Amino acid sequence: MVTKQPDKTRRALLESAMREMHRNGFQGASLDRILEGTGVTKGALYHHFPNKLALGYAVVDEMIAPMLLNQWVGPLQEFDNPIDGLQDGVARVMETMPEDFIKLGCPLNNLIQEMAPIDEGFRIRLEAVLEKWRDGIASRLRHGQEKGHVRTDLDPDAMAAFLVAALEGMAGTAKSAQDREVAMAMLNVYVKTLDTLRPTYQVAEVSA
Amino acid sequence: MVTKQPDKTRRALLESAMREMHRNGFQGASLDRILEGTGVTKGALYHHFPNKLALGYAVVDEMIAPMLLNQWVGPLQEFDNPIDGLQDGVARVMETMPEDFIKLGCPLNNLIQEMAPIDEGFRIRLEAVLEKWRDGIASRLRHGQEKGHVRTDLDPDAMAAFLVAALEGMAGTAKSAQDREVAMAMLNVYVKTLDTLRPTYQVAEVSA
DNA sequence: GATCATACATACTGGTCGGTATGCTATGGT
DNA sequence: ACCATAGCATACCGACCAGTATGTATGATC
Repeated sequence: MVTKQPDKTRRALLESAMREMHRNGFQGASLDRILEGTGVTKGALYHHFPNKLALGYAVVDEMIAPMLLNQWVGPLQEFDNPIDGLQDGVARVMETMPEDFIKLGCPLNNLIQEMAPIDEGFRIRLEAVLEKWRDGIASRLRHGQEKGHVRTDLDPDAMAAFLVAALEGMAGTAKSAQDREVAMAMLNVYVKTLDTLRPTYQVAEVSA
Repeated sequence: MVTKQPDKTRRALLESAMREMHRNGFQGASLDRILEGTGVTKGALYHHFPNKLALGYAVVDEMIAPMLLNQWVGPLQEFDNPIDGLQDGVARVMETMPEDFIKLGCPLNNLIQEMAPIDEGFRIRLEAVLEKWRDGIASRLRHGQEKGHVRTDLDPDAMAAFLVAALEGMAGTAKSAQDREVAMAMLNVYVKTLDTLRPTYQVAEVSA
């Protein structure tokens, strides 16, 4: 029987820390509570991480960042028309989003609100994730512009920033309502807003 | 000389608590630190509030709620065209927003992210503020629809929810960038998005 | 199979936290 | 003038927190 598996221990720590931080934030996260579920002890924790802050940083870099980018920017690359891609991403999330994500919100957003103003290390890491997200969208928007799928009178960078912000905002306010309905209604507006980015967009209304 | 001024003491507590909570969140807020700036002692604090939670609730009800609603839904009532009103609101904020608000974010949003999932009392109060905000916008959108200023093919409630969410999202992500430029770029997109709600909206683009 | 670094485990510490017990003091009502 | 009470001050408490000191077990290396 193998007793020492540092990689597994580290993983267990990261996953438990991720859950605890998602629920209580970084400051509210308790190391003892992080250890509770896992069979890991405090000695092991402080062997793998020099302190709580480093554990928090690792959660951002190794858990939150890949999770988010895989979910949102990865799939986007496969669409020739980024607007279709963005709308498809939203649709996919509406179906697959786990219940606690609508309740606890986006882990990235949570940490930004909590930590960005009070810890520069966190801020830099969180902003790096946001930037990759924005750049991933912006580059696809530019591609779409070249292909004639996206209006050329919009600034891809600013639009990408807005789209990401809107997503985070919806995740945040849905958290307050604790209600899937509200989230779905907002997402529908978001999808419709995306339609306005198409060069072919026309106002449906004709009435007075 | 008057020494006992309970109203002033209470006010001082609320204002200091507001600052501390804005900076460190509710859980991160320290009662000792709240008292530090003011000349108020812990005895006085616990005379006015039964516990920390009650103080936090009071900050939401008596500080954050009026501040936000005065800023965002109050001025909206004076516009016959709510789209003009919303755009004007954004413009006003872009000029007058204090530096620490762009750094610390929207107090409402911060508290929602932190407290909504873990304390029902907070959640209810925060959601109440959001709801007033959304309703304030939605009712004006409906008014605008009747007056022919707003497209009738949109759901005012869903749209209002989206608009509030987008604002909060922009405040949140700007906080990460710590950069006024990014915030301004996003707000410009927001303003342009609002234009698409007008019945007269047309895609500017004509090129191939 | 002795060595030695890695990977843990246990028990503890100082400090900060929210909260309380107790007492004083100014002030409005009579 | 007095007194009841609201308004406040001080000192303290137990709980929890991140972090540490110190030890032990494991597995690779030679």
